[in-house]
Amino acid sequence: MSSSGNRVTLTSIARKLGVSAMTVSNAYNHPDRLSEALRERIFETTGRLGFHGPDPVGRSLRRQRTDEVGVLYSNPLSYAFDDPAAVSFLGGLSSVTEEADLGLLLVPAAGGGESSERDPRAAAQAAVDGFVIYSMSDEEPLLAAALQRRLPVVVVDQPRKEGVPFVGVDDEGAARMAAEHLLDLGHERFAIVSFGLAPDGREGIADSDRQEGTAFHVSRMRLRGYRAAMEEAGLPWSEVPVYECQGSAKELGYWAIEALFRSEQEPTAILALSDQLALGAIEWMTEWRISVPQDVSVVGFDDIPAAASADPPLTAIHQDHAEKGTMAGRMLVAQLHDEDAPSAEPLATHLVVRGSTSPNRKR
Amino acid sequence: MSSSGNRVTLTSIARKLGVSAMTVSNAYNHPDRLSEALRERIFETTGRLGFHGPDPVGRSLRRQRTDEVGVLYSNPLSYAFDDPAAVSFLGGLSSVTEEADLGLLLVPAAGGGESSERDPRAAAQAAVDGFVIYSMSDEEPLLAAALQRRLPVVVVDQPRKEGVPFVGVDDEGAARMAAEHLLDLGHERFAIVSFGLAPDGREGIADSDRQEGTAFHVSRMRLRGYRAAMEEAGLPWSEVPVYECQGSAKELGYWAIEALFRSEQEPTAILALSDQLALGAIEWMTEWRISVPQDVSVVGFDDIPAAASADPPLTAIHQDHAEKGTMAGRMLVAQLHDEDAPSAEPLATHLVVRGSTSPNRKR
DNA sequence: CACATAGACTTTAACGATATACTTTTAACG
DNA sequence: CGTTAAAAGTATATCGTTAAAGTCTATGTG
Repeated sequence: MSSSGNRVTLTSIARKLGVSAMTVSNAYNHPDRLSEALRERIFETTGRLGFHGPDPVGRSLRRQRTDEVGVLYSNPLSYAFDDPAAVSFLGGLSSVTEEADLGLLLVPAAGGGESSERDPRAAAQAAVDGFVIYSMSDEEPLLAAALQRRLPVVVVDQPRKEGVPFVGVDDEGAARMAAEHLLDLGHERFAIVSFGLAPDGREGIADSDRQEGTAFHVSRMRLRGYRAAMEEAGLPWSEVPVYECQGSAKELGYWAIEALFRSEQEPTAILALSDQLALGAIEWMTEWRISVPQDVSVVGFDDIPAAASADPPLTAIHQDHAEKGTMAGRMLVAQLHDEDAPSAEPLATHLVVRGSTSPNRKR
Repeated sequence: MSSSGNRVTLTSIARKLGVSAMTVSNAYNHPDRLSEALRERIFETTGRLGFHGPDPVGRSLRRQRTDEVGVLYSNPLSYAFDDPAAVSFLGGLSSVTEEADLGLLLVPAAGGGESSERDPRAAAQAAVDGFVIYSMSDEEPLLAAALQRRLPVVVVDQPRKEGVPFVGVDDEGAARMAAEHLLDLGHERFAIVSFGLAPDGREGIADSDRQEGTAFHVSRMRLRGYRAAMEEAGLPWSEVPVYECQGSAKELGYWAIEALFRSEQEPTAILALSDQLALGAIEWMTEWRISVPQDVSVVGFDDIPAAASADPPLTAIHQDHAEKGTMAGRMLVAQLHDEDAPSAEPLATHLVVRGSTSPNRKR
């Protein structure tokens, strides 16, 4: 029925109408460069032939930009949607990119299997104008691959690299606040629930070499913050068990606290590196009739939406993940537009005291 | 310092080495087509010159595929991250696309302002191999634009279009179950909390013309399901207020229920088109000392994670949003690979009875 | 030795679009 | 009437890659 089996392109439209391809292109991109009459004639034809605008790929090649930004995540992509902090972050980021008419490409880096090694080629294959790198290990090859492309980049949370625009908080100071809150309440026996410190999948108590040796800047800083507060209060850090989980999911906190209660002297105060871990911990204790906060106080980190509505409501360090996203988005967009980037101050955090902490009764 | 100001490309590498561009390309894509020695020599040079693999855009143009799939959403993109159902859906979808090594492009369709009109050009500009269309109005121009590109497509939830692969549930049947549950408990005075039925921003009681005239298939079907159950029980549908909110956020349910209680005869049972609306409704009633479920029973729709942990836990129609995502992903990937698509049966739903419903005491 | 075969490259020709510079026509002005 | 300028198009030259088909050696076979 229809003409040839060929694809409909700008050029084929142009030929059919006896005008130059450039004119058809202008009909879409520079309406003022051709007469209204011809423009309508062109659209009449494109409509009839089922041409729906210049091919985005051809355009990107010629224009040398794609109007897309890539998001790189240290875990399988789908995990991001299980992590409330990441979801808030992406929400903030997407509001800015959408405003700027940029697509947001979630870069797949499956690396084939379940394992934690992300395929660095993913960063090379992504057709984007810039990257937002969300919370990666200092040594992640995927990160190196992304940086090598010399595209505009913003790193969020970690790692901190000299000269690379960064958005994040003062993790050390925030952690310190959390610990000081518990110290002020008179607590003396602590336990820490941390996420993974290395991609080796190890779980359990992490000694201080492992704590300091971790390639995750955020974890390192938070642990340092806890430690500083305790040492200042005269408590020996070496006696504080740091239980390392493989990830940040709620169940991991659940199992971590079980392990801690089984093997260590029971703590009266727990510092978790994320709210999810804290909530999992509380869940386990609730099941075992250990009362929070009467018997044990718990402080989380993040202040995700579920923290406020938990039972008991979780005391936590608050950070604004959505704002982190908008900030990262603005910094990236500014680079893409060659504008001055917004300032790169650490974002504010504060402690939100709720029902999961109370004075130590066991002293 | 470095050679010329030119960009480093396959061709420039090839020239520098005195081989053909094709050979350099093969070094990346078909290692078996050149000698190991030359391949290493090439990588040595690319490393030195900072070439990080073939340009994705050039490759996409030549290969006629991008290895990206686009997600189209009826609202501003960033709203998706506030909607737990959408988040679960995207999680499921991304797990499949990542597995298939496809990027997930969140297509921006801001259309300039806050208004609900999405810019149809967004669908034309997206460099993708296929689209997942998530819950759109029957008449959305953005949808039409996407379909016109004749790319593989899967529609999720709505609209149902002849010949377009579809993933969704039996909304009418599910809604009917929800209503029947309340009828079985002896309830006779109902109110419905619905999301928007038209993009005109109207809020308040929607008459049955408006209910049937809505361009949102899902809403239409759910309302029909409620109606069918009531009429079967001999209750006149015309007396059931259907309160329409502009969206699905929790606060909207909060205000809707306030309006309903202020202006209508007080219901003993509330059917909400989403859990979020239901939870907002409960929040308002709790504040006003109206006890759920003693005074008023509430049934939600979706069974989002927060439903189970709400106070009281929400009785709701359960649908598996993550599975919807994986199903949509699989159907799209199958099309892209020219395989047979998995079956397109409606996904299962069921009623989860929790604490927000109880027998009617006011009769 | 003639002849097939495999291995290692190269040549050619698109893929679809658009920036830039150029030509032609028409209108306008002093 | 001659000059200028705007309006409406066109021609050319890439943007960076890769499929497909071709060339040229070496090696082995009957």
